[in-house]
Order: sequence, then structure tokens, then C-alpha cells
Amino acid sequence: MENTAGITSERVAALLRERILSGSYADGHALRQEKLAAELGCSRIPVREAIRQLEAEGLVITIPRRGAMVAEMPVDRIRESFELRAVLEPWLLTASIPFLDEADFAAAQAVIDEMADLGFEGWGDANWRFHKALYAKCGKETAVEMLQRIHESIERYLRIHMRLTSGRDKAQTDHSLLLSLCRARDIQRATALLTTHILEVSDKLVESVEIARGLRRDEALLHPALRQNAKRTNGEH
Amino acid sequence: MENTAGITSERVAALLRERILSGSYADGHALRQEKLAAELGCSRIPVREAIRQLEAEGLVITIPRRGAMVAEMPVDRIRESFELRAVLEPWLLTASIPFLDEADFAAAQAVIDEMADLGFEGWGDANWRFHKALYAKCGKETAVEMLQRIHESIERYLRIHMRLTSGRDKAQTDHSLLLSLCRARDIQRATALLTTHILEVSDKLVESVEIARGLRRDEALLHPALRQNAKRTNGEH
DNA sequence: CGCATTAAAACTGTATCCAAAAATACGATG
DNA sequence: CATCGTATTTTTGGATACAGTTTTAATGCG
Repeated sequence: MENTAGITSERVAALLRERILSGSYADGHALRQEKLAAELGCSRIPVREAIRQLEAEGLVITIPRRGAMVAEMPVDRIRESFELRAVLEPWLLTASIPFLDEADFAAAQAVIDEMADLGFEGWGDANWRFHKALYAKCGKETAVEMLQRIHESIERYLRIHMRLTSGRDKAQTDHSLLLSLCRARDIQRATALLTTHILEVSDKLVESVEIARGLRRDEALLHPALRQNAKRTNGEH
Repeated sequence: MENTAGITSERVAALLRERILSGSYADGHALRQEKLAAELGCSRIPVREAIRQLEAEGLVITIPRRGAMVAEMPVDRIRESFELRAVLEPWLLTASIPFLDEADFAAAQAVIDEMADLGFEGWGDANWRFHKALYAKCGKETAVEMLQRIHESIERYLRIHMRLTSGRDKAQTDHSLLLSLCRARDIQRATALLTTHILEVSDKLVESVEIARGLRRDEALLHPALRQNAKRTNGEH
């Protein structure tokens, strides 16, 4: 079974990460070892190692003897993630702008074009790739990796937000304007725009997440009520 | 076979982390699964999961089919870690100072006192605990956790630096002064001092690490030469 | 001395087993 | 009828044994 390509536990981790980031596994979704092993056609050991890895990445939490589940990020943490972005990204942009060349600008523009006709699915990832393109020359790899992790951890909430608002608002125009300012090497205005861009999205997104969680809670309250009315008739699966 | 006291993978991870942070396992030290399992009295499974976890934390790197070793941080990364500290810590301090109370100051002072009669061993950890005490009220848990990880990843190089310079220089006076400024709620001067404090240590520490690595390289060049002179006489272990 | 072949070591994953803890189902009782 | 306690089932965490593969070393020959 051509398992020669790469280490299995890494592939399992990549697959689970993809499912969590994409929202395919919602917050609180339980990651059952045996089920995943059967589904992926491997034993439990690579699954367990992958779960450990994702736990260290903060995407899942494991409770001993109870298993792993997709970690739900509290709204305070979500807000804080955006605050961190608002601190770090302008810093990286400042360091990067003087060294950006035409190839970097073209790459960023290509991502903008790509995002134009993109649905909800790949939007969060493309958004990060656009921002990252502007930090290409910042010379701070560790910080970029940290930011990538931050973007990954909030990607599913960005998706929820876009699904609720059914649109990507003025992000596209923000991005285009930001790219123009970078081309003009206008660090002052570019960082100012970037900061407001990040913080604006933050407020709206937190709002959406609170609405979504409120809805989910109502649903959770509704389900037991339904179960009382229709005893034992629900299909559970 | 008292295997009732199973060693959990978390404990293995904590132990290995401790050994890496303390410098007990130097850069490049190979983490052999079977050897560790035998030493810790457990099977390879917890060891493997612990290694995956540490890999995600950036403390070790694994090369497929070759095993795991303690990750060596390039000097550029070390410098970058301090740059990140210089950006994030003043930010946290600014957010925290207005809300610090006497208990927080007393805790910070206690760490300073503790550091006075402390050798190389626990100094890096205490240093972080002092800084963290000042960010107690910043309300940014994610950022604090990130910084903790940064401090952990550079702790062994701090140890190397102190061993080479055999002293903790003016860190103590810096810390005392910083605490005074925090007590006075002088955000301006406190953040300025903090920034210079971090960047000063950075330059000196990078220098020490470069010296240490230069020495180690010489040693590596010397060893094969010795082996040639005294064929087969080296005890390998 | 250099290089090719071979042997050993070490990692990766599978399968099976067991113990412990949690979840669930079930039944007794007030 | 609701609630509490017990028993069964599920799931996790780990141990053990084994096979396959790759890297490293050791050996031997020209």
C-alpha cells in the first residue's frame, strides 16, 4: 500500500489539521482514535501521535482518559489574536516594505485576483497568503510562523463570520489599497491602514462568533426539548 | 512487574523538555526512543508521542528514518527571538502596569530576591518568572504563552552565555530599577528600560553563542584527528 | 588507502492484549 | 415518576511482539 510517501503520522496530522481549519470538524468535535484509524486505513498509533502534535499546536485539547476534541477558542482569545496581529503585522510590514520588489507585488496582486472569485472555502487561507506576501522580505521567520499559526487558529471563525455576513465586505478594496501603499513605500499610511483593517475585522468577526455560539446554544437547548416531545424517535446518527 | 504506575507521555514530554531547556541535552543530542524507554521504564509509545509534542514546540527536529535530535537554533533565530521580546514585552507591560497591585509588586520583588542567590541552573526560569510577574494584569494570555515559549527556547543559550561570562552582569540592577518604575506607574521609562534591557542582553548572548559554537566546531575538528592518532582506543561510551 | 558489500542499529508502523476510566444503560428504590 | 446506584460497554493509554525500511557502521577486498 504505497505508504512510502512521507511519515504516516504527519499525514494524519495534516489531514486532521485541514479538517479543523476548514470547519469540517466544528468546535468540540470529538476525535475518536479507532474511528479515525479505520477511516484512514492505519493503526491507532499514527492517529495518537498526530493528536499530540495538534494539541501542541493548540488546535485540539485532550482530557486524559476522555480523548481529544477540537479546541474552542474563547472570544477573548479570538480578540487577543487580532490584537497580536495588530501589533506584529505592522511591525513586519515596516521591516519588509523597503526590500519588496516587483515580483513580491505581483505575487500579492495574484492572490488578490485569486480571491476575487473565491467562495468561503479557501478565502481564509488566501487572505493569509496575501498578508504573508507583504512580509516576504521582513527577515523575521519566527514571527511569520507565529502569525501563520494565529491565522490558522482563527480561520474557522473567519469562515463562520463570512457565512453569517455572506460577503467579504471591503476586504478586497482594503487589500488593493494596502498593496498600492506598499508599492509607493508609504510605510506610514500602509501600517495605519493595516492596523485599522485588522481591528475592524476583529470587531465584526467577534460579533459573528458570539451570534453563532448563541444560536448553537439555543439549538442545544432545543434538542432535549424535542426529545421529550418525541420520545426515543430521534435518529441520533 | 509493577507496571501499574504507567509513565504517561506527558510526563515523558515534561522530562525531556526539562532536560533540553536545562542544557542537559545539548544541541544536536539524539533522542533515541529505545534508550529513553528503557531509562524511563516505559515502552516506546509514550516516548514517541512526547517527541512529537516537543517537535511541535520546536524544541526537537525529527528527520524521517533517522530519528529526533535537539533542535539547534540558528543565531538569526536567537536574535529574532529577542526582537520579538522587544516588541511584545513592552506592549504587555504597558497594558499591565495600570492594573498591577502591591501583591504583584511583592511577587516580582520575591523573584528578584530569589535570583540574588541563584546559580546558573534556575536563573533563566526565574528571569522569565520575574518578567511574567510584571505582565500579570495585561489580560493577554495568548501573548504571554507565546513569550513563555520564546523564553524556553532561548533558555539554554542564556545558560551558555552566563557560563561564558560567569555572571549575571547588571541584570539584577535592571530588574530592580524596572520594578521601581512599574511601582511609580512610569510606563514611558519602564518600557524604554525594558526594551534596552532586552536588546542589550541579545547582543551579548548572541556573541557568547557564536563563541561557544566556534569552540564546539574546533572540538569536532579535533576529535577525528585524535581518533586517527589513537586507533580504536577510544571508549566510544 | 579507497571503495563496495554486508551486517547492525534505529526508526516507522501494525497487530494484539490488558488495565483503567468514563459513558451509558439498566434496574431498584423512595 | 424521578433519582440514585450498579453493571455493561466504549474508549483511552500503555505494553509487547513483530515486520519492513533506511541509515550507519563494519568488514573485506582490490
